[in-house]
Amino acid sequence: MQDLLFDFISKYISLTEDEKNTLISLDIFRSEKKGSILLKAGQKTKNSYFVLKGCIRAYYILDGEEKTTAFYTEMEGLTPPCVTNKTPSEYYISCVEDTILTVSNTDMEVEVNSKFPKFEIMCRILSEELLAKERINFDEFKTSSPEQRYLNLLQKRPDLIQRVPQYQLASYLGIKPQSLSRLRARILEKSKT
Amino acid sequence: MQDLLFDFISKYISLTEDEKNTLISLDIFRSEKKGSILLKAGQKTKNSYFVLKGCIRAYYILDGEEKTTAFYTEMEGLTPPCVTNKTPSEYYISCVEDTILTVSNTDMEVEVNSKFPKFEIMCRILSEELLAKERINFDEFKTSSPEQRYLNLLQKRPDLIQRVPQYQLASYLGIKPQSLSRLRARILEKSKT
DNA sequence: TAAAATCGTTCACTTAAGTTAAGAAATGAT
DNA sequence: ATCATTTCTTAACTTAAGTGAACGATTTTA
Repeated sequence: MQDLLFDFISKYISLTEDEKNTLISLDIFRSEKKGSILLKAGQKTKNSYFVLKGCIRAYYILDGEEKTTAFYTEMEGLTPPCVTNKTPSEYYISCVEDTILTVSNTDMEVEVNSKFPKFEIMCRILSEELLAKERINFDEFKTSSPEQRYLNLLQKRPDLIQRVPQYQLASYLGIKPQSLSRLRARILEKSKT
Repeated sequence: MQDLLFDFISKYISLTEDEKNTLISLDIFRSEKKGSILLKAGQKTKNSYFVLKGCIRAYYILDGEEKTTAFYTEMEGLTPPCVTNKTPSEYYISCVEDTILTVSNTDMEVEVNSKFPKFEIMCRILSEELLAKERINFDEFKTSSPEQRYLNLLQKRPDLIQRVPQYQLASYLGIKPQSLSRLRARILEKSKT
């Protein structure tokens, strides 16, 4: 399991055995059951999450309704805005499936960064990459209709449509579950003719 | 004008006179006329932009239609995804107003980062902050209707509504110009009664 | 295993955004 | 100052999403 993390890191920097051991000694690996909640709205946390196996989601509860805004699957990581902003979290994070992940906190990262400056570089590159991706995603979302967004998702993350409940997908696409049902029926109808 | 940049940087790290002079010697300050295009779709670039005065926008041309997805005003910076991904740009960047900005490129940044490691740290913090902001923005966009988005914009960036043409705002809100007009009329109507 | 809760789909109806077109208002150019 | 272009608004019509409700199907839990 740890190797999954090291393989990921090796795309950015190379680690000595010594450095690997330092990471392992931090005891960041966790195993979580489907449905377990990692973070609640209103809570403060310094934790970042990195999914090794499984799927977690971020969701708001607005007017009593769950609004899912993001999914993180294998080799995807998340530092909630509340960590960066030092504010209480606006949203919940929970496990869509049984999930194995790393949970690290800001203090650890500060420590590791000062011990191994190349970590700092990896973090910079990673967040630049994530920012670029996030912007492209946002742009695609803005410039397309719900139907196009769904078809786009079908292309880009077909696994999500299988492993995630429809009502969570719906808000991820910015619509209601009923609209997603209808939209899917519409697409099916089109593809018949 | 340079002081605007240094004031901004001073929020993250403190610079010696020596370091400031190194930055100035890079000759990154530019003055651009309203309407001038900084980047075209299809072009490759290593340039990042930081607005000191004025406003620039990013827009796609899809099916012959302009789709504006972002505005950057005073003290906001942009590294286009094409720089991070080393791919041709998907979008255009142009000046909404006469604009004074800095234009830096990846090579400069690499050089400065290796000369002054604290720059690396600033870049990491900056992109983490921007990523957190971008995610919150995206979440708000997903979880609200066009009307709510407009009202939200009115709260958060009232200046934009003044300084930017409606048709650009419309696609920024994910709708057509006609819909924005109608939506504004609807809001005005409501506030009367 | 039975009852309860959750989830997905369908339907009828309402509301709002997309589309097409026309004209007024503002802006820019000669 | 006038003409041309661009931008904004309005309107009628079409299309799609929101809403509320009902009904199986699936999953959970007692």
